[in-house]
Amino acid sequence: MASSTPFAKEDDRQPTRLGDRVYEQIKERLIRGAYGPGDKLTVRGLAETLGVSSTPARDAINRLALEGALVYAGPKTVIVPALDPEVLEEITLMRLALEGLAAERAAARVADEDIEALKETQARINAALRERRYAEALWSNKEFHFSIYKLSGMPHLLATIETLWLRIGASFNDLYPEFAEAKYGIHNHMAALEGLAERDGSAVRAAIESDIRDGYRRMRQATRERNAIQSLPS
Amino acid sequence: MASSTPFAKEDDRQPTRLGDRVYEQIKERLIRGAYGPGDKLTVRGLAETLGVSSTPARDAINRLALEGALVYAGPKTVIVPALDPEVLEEITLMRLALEGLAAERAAARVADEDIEALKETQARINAALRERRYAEALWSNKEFHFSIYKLSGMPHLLATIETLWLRIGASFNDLYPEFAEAKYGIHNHMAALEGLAERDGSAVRAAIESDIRDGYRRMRQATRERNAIQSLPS
DNA sequence: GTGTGTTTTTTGTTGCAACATAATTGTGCT
DNA sequence: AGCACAATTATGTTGCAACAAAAAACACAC
Repeated sequence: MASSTPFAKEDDRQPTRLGDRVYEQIKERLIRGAYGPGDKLTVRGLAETLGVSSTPARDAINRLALEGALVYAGPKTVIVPALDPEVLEEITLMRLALEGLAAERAAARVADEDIEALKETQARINAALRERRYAEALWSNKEFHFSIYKLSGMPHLLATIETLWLRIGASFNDLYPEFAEAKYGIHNHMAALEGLAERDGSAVRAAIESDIRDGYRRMRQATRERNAIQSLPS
Repeated sequence: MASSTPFAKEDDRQPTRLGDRVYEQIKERLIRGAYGPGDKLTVRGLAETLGVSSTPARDAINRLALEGALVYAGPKTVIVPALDPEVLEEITLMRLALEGLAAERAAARVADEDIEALKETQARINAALRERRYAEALWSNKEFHFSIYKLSGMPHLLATIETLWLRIGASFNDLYPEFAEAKYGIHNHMAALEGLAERDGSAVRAAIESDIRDGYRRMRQATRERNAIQSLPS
């Protein structure tokens, strides 16, 4: 599988700090669903697990909390957040605004080889879906989106979008088997590719927005079912 | 003057950490233009200046750098960034998307007393402008904007917008005397107030977007003049 | 059992010294 | 002067112990 941070904006600091490595590792575990909502993370626990001292572990936790990927359940308790419907709606609205912007700007700067690369990424999504390899499908889906956004040439925008994905990523992966069955976003992706080919910014934006909305509906339904099950104990 | 962090989203951590205090202090100095573009900040320097150890100082610097309020000029050199025209354009586009969204949502939730409070804020802006108290005008202007955005009830959105302001805030305040003369955004603010009164989300969004665009033009022109002067040494 | 107060353990934060390395200064040569 | 290169200083990061505070465990009364 690809690097754990393939979409980061230009890195200005050569020597990767230990804290950055810890951050990336936690982030990847979060995205892969290794942690469930409500799990508590401690400085010393991470430090021991990853074989570092408390300082880098603390740095990583604070950074994740600052970005919203982790939340404070108490003054000394950071947990991976549960997917609150209100938060999901808010993040979705922000995604529509920001990813719509990125998509539109991408259309003005895309090159033909970029489109070819995107088609290959889409092919990987299709193959993974066909073979029921949902984790890989999700990964390729992320790659598809961020490859487009990266074309916008707006690093600040890219970084901000990434934090939005991270905020819902943990819960997203936690429940994705429940809705990954429906061929995820293929139609919207094809529409985005067509829009890019025609350098039609509005079309690309519309396709991406549609994709985000579809994902939102599925995720909302999944969380409802999940909550319904939880609220009906035997 | 008001608190240094009047618009933060709900704080979950009771005891303010020392690092947070340092962060707020640097942030305020940045916004007030106490530091000029290119100034270098060091962990030990801040620690001594503020009378804390290196750990909180380091936390604050890393956080500011993560948010883009400070940038790395080298592996061991963080400086307050100069206002790059490309960055200014990117941040402006993000502001249009995000603050437009916040403004539109605000219209659906605004109460009459909120509008009254906003009118008072606007009166403070006008008075400050009339008396050439530009620093206060700028502060009240920020209060006007964020009071509206806060009405959206979207804390994640509010926090993200705040980081955008911070990214251009340092340079903004550094050169604001050059364009604060022009009555800053009064017309747009009045339009926003009218839109809020009529609960017309589109109108409020349009007013805020217009305000952002006007500010962008002024700032772009100011930076150009600044750069022209710099590039013509005697 | 349930709730309340207490004790014990766990935990985040802070300060600080050590280390590696980047930034700066200094030096000599052309 | 200008420039390459070495010496020196300054700086960020890391690990770790101490501390205060919160969380968890426990005891006890009702």
